[in-house]
Amino acid sequence: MKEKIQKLIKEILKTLNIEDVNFSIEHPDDLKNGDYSTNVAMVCAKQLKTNPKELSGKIVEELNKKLPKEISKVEVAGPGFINFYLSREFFTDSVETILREKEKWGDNNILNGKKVMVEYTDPNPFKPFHIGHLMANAIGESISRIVEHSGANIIRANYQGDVGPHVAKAIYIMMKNKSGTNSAMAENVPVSEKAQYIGKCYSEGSNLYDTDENIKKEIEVINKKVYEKSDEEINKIYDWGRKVTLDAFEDIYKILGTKFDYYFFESDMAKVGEKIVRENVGKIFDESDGAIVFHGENYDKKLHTRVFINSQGLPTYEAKEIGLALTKFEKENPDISIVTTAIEQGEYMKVVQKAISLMHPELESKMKHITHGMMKLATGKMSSRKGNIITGESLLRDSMGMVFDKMIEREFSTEEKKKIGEVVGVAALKYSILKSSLGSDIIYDADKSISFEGDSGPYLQYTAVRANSILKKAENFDLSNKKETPENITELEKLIYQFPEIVKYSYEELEPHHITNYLTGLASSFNSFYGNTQILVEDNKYAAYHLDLIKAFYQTMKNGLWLLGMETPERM
RNA sequence: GGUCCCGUCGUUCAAUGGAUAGGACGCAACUUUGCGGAAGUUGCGAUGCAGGUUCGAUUCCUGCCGGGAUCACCA
Repeated sequence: MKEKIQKLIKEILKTLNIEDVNFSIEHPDDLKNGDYSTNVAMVCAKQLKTNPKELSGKIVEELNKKLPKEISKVEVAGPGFINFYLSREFFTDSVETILREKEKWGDNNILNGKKVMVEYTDPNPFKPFHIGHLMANAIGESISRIVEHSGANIIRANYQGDVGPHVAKAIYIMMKNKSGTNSAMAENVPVSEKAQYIGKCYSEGSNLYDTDENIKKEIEVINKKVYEKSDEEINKIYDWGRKVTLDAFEDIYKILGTKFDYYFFESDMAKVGEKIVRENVGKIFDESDGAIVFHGENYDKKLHTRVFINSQGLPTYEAKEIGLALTKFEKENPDISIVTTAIEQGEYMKVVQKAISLMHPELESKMKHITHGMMKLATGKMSSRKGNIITGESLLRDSMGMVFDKMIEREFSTEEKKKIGEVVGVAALKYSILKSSLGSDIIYDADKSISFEGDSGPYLQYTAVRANSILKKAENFDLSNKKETPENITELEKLIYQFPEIVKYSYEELEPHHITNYLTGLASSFNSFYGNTQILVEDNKYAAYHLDLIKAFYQTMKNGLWLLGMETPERM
């Protein structure tokens, strides 16, 4: 529709002898100002040295001569905007379109034929799944789904640090505490408990590493042995711990709705990265104080120097990152490669990407980095008890548990309540992460996030459930003499057709929160319509259309929630 | 200190250079024989400060104040 209006205006500009202007067509913030609006007259007025209102009057006059059926009215408003009001026919057609397209409603094809790899989550074996991983997962999964529904072939990737000091710290305690380790290794212990034990060992080892010089040395010896795979006992514990923590992560991914296609490990990337860096010494990398570095500031004032291979000859994270990036292109050659990390990695990632671009200029425009901020907990209720760190996993399980507890008056089976707790608890948490723009810190208030009111995932789900409920009830309702089309156009109709544009915009900006905000507004307009309209009553001659509209709303909400990585429960 | 990001109702988040700065929580008042009231309706309430560019600035530019990230062998 936007394209159609654009074309119309361009034709008219031609007849008025105006050429080549950059005007915009947008949805006015206030729906009272029409469905589309253009600033063309204000932009042109300057060059033509005329009054914008006068010019827009002329354009409207021309528009009225050949108004398409989708537009019912065009008028001049404010400082010279031209506002377009869409017709009843347009809205009725768009409801039909939604019902026809079903789960494809909202899709676009701007990435048709493209391959996109998204890397996200990136937890480390032997360490707990912390809150940052949860945020990265929520964001990465949503981006992946948006990309997928823009027509791309999506590849989900996860990069995990399976070697390094953190591993040795955990293993040190696991070896000291033989009995604890042995009982954790028993067959009948659930994976999550096993992983919890390892996480605790890591945390203890980490404390000792920082406070005790002798233990620090012992841990460094273990670290070396892990790299070399030279110690039978360590190998055994390592293999077990790696598998257990990875299995535990897998359980979390399942709850979160993620299925990865690729797992990359630091242990593999180290060799690849080191080789590439060494091959480019003297060209891109320089030796300095015994280390191999990249002088970013030589290419761009905003960059700085970073060490890629340290003075002991070991590759740093930077070198591994190069190995990772190039491995991705070698294996899958994606058209776009997106990496999601915490914002702390922002500056260093720019340096690494510059180094890669110098070696492979063609990759520069294909690499994108998106970031998330820190999650801060709002209330004292959730704050950590002494020595008990809140992990991403505990936050997730708490959220699910709180929703489950809220289901207490419902007559659902315990099994169903559990399922609802999972679906709604996940949505509550994800919504908090995806409601604001990426990169900034977020404040997480558990009570508010599951409150089912206003700005929350459960509110969106609850609204969908209400819609679903009336659709079920309507199955036995006689619609035979209720098939008239109303003249009035509701706010719901004015928002619902915009969904595909929102999805597209979210991809272009790589910002899922546009979808979150849109759905919240959509839910609100649905509730408003639903609260003010009697549908299943004898004297509603529009009931058939109203039900179609509700069906269209339900479909839109369901598709939208999916793009955010949330499911729509049947009831709750 | 250099570089980058951010300062919006009491709180928490929005606003591709556009119209009266929008939502949610909270607060005050109201709506149910109507299908899920976990809802709806109404009201109160904000762009850190000072300049500049523009027909038009929360948005762009400059300075200041305040907060965060980062700046060589961690990841």
